[in-house]
Amino acid sequence: MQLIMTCINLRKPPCSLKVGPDKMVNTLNNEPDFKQVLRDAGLRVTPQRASVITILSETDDHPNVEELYEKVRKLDDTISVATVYRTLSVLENVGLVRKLVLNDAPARYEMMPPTNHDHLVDLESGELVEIPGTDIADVMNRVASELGYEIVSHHTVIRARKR
Amino acid sequence: MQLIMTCINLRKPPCSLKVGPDKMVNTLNNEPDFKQVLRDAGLRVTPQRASVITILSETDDHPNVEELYEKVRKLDDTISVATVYRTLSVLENVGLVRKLVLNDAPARYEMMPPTNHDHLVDLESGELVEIPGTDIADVMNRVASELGYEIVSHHTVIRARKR
DNA sequence: CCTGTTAATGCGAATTATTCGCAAATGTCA
DNA sequence: TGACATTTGCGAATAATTCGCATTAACAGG
Repeated sequence: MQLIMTCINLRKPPCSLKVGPDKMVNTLNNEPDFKQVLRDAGLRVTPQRASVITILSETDDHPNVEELYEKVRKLDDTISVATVYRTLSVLENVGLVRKLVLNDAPARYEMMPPTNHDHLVDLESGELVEIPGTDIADVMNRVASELGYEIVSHHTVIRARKR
Repeated sequence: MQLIMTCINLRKPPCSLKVGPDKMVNTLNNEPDFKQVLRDAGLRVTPQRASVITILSETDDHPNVEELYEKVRKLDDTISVATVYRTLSVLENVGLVRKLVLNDAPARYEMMPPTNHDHLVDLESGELVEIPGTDIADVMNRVASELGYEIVSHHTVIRARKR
């Protein structure tokens, strides 16, 4: 009975990001969009919210608030951490951003992608892998629908190891 | 800044947990099993670990640590909160327990069920609904397998509203 | 049944991600 | 432009979880 022990730095993984072939994040297209989404929700378009969205749209990985804050400060050096938190919360509630809660680590964030995808943590390397395709989301939609529900969002993290 | 390293025991979770026919989990059937699982992982069987498993097996909701701690104290009034945390962490790593992280609330725990299920939060009532069936898990297994991975555990919370 | 080794516990303090309270600033709409 | 509700910045507060360390106890091997 051998015991495989692996140490994973859960606090600040380098988090190289593997993405499926169909990767398309378009910042420029996003901008007019997000303003409309905010306004439709009765919320204001502030430079702080725009900065967070800009940075998050440019980023390929899933930054936590600390990382995001550092980057956003280069656009707006007066923004506060509390505002980054509040902004992310607002953006999550209007469906522009997804919050990822990994185990025992600060939450990570990503722009809500046009094509849904889910996440897998490689337990050996700590790597965060994006699962391409909509198969998982499709089944969730079907199953939720059978229970009489309509999915607003979902949070999925699979912990797995290479076979 | 301090670096927090966490070690995860990557043992494969037990294939079969012997549990009663329905959702009511039978502690007595569980006990020999969990002892073996712990020993196989090179861990000790302590009364504290047994108590936590007993209480968690008797419960059919998803208690958080505070609730669990109160109940466990009735079996063992000297157990400490820290031990409950440590125990749950150990049991999770060994595949006996699943940790559920809902939005902005303390984590909740459940025994790893023999038939996998996932969770849905009813956004209107706040109710936590168990999704029966293995459809979601089946797809995840297939998709992970296509990426060359074997799932150790997964965490899924769907946020939805009644249709 | 002992005994040594070492993992596990209990306690309370420490950590730290996140939120809060409030005064000041600012987006929005008429 | 002016009114006013929302949002921000700041620093303090909160609260879930972990940590340090002395003490206890599980269990393997006599």
